[in-house]
Amino acid sequence: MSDNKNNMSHWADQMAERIIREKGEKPLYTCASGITPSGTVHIGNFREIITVDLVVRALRERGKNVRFIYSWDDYDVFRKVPKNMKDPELLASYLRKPITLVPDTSGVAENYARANEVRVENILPTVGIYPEYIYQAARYRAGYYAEGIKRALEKKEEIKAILNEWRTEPLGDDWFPVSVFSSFTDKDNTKVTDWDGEYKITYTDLDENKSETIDIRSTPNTKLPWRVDWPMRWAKEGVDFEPGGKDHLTEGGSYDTSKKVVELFGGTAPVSMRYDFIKLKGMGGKISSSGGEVADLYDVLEIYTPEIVRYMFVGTRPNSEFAISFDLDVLKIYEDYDNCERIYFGLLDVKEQRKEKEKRIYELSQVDSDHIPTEPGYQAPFRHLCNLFLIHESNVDEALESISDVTEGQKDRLRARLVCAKNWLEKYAPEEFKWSLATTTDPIDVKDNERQALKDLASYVNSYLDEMNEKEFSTYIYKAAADNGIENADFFTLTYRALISKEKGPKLAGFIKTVGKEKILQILSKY
RNA sequence: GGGCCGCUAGCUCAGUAGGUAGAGCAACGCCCUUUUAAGGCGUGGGUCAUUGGUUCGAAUCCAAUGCGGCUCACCA
Repeated sequence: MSDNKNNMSHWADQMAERIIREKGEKPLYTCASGITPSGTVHIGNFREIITVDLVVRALRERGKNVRFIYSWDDYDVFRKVPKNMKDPELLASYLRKPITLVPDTSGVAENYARANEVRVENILPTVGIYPEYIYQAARYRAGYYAEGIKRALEKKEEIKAILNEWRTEPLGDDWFPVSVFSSFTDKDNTKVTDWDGEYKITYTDLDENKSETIDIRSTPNTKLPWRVDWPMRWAKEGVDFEPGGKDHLTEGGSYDTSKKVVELFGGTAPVSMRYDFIKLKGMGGKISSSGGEVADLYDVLEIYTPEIVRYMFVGTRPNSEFAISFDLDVLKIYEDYDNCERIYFGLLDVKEQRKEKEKRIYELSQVDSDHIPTEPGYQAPFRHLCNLFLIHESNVDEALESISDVTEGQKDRLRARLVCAKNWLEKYAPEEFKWSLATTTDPIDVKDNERQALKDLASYVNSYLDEMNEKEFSTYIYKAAADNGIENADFFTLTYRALISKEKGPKLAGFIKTVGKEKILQILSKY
């Protein structure tokens, strides 16, 4: 790995330096991220995770000891049933309960929240991200935050004053900085009515109209509301860095109030940075809970290899919005990545400043930061891989075998790309990208001169294909057309119809060569 | 109403620790007699939204303005 101590070309490095500058030299730096797993954790949520991962890497490369915590805010309340969930009526009966008490109607995990968590925890190692997970429901229920809750109650007036700075409707005199899940119903439709100055609070269940006094240590149904919970945890964990979406990082947003509230808990606010949303392009109408398109990391990893997924985030400033494309842009993204790789390995000469930047992007894009590749990948254009895959009748292994000049070090990466090409073709590619060899279909109807032209072509394939390059062989394609009085354009169309039952196809000479003599002749011999 | 982001070539954007404006595509020209989102070589094209300020020097920093967008003032 190169020495990045002074490399400031990338935003993650700049952020790492800022954290060290603002927080001072510390034996341990804590970087945090987190979300409420109340639905699919989508690719926009992933942006926060990888943003932290990149800063963590930059800090570690500076020799720092870093803890990366990811908070599952699964003691939050189940507020609405996402549209695409199984058994919505059953789920609806659990509204207002904590999401860990909601059943998982998909049947994969012990509860609703856990199902969403597991999905993320299983996939993050694929892109080289290994946070330490913290489960808030378990912590709250174990009384882990009892002192924090007590502290919040003690500082009730100060907290109220801070929150009221931005509220249109000030919090009333009867407000307490805690919310309670009822012991009777598990729901949060409750109102706290009294606090004894120590650990006991009294609340009323508004559904059942029953009251009860509980000890927050032994009956931990109590949780802090978000704007108090967040700063309490900053203080508890000593968080030095945590990014946020633009909803949090706006004036009067939760970061603003939390950085004041955290002081009441004896802590200081972490360094933060704002990330923007991710748009999707070309997915073709996958419906999310909110009615728009949604994709999660699994969807993206189907068509982009892990390093390219990282590359898209690494190469974009977090505070600008960008789109992840599932359409033809995929080809360009692969090309861009290959360009970056060529620059890294010195195969493409660019200005020094750009070179430094691209090299850093390449490093941070790699899944394993300790093992940056020592040779570039096999840089076949994505489109070519699509064609190889189709030539070999949708068999990835055969397609891989057909490429002879691949080194051992390139093989795994190339296979991963072929699988992505396969997935892209099957799910997102436009029709003109898809075809199959007409080896088993009946011959098309042709006129006599067309038949003769195809016979000529077969003969040229038989005699010359193996020993010629694309360009040399292409002259025989034109010869076959010209000798039989067919316009070039018409002959190309004819040949595509004969070979792949379509009007157009991949560049013909190269295509014939890639398919190989045997299969081409198998088809052309029908004429 | 507050805050934030964007405004750079026809299009999509890069360039923001200040130092002579970039890429890809499109366009135009030439070439490979020759299908495709072809290939090669070359050319043109921008008062960096506007105005002012700081500076020897501003796309870059500051202040206003305009247009577009997001977000907070519920909950999390």
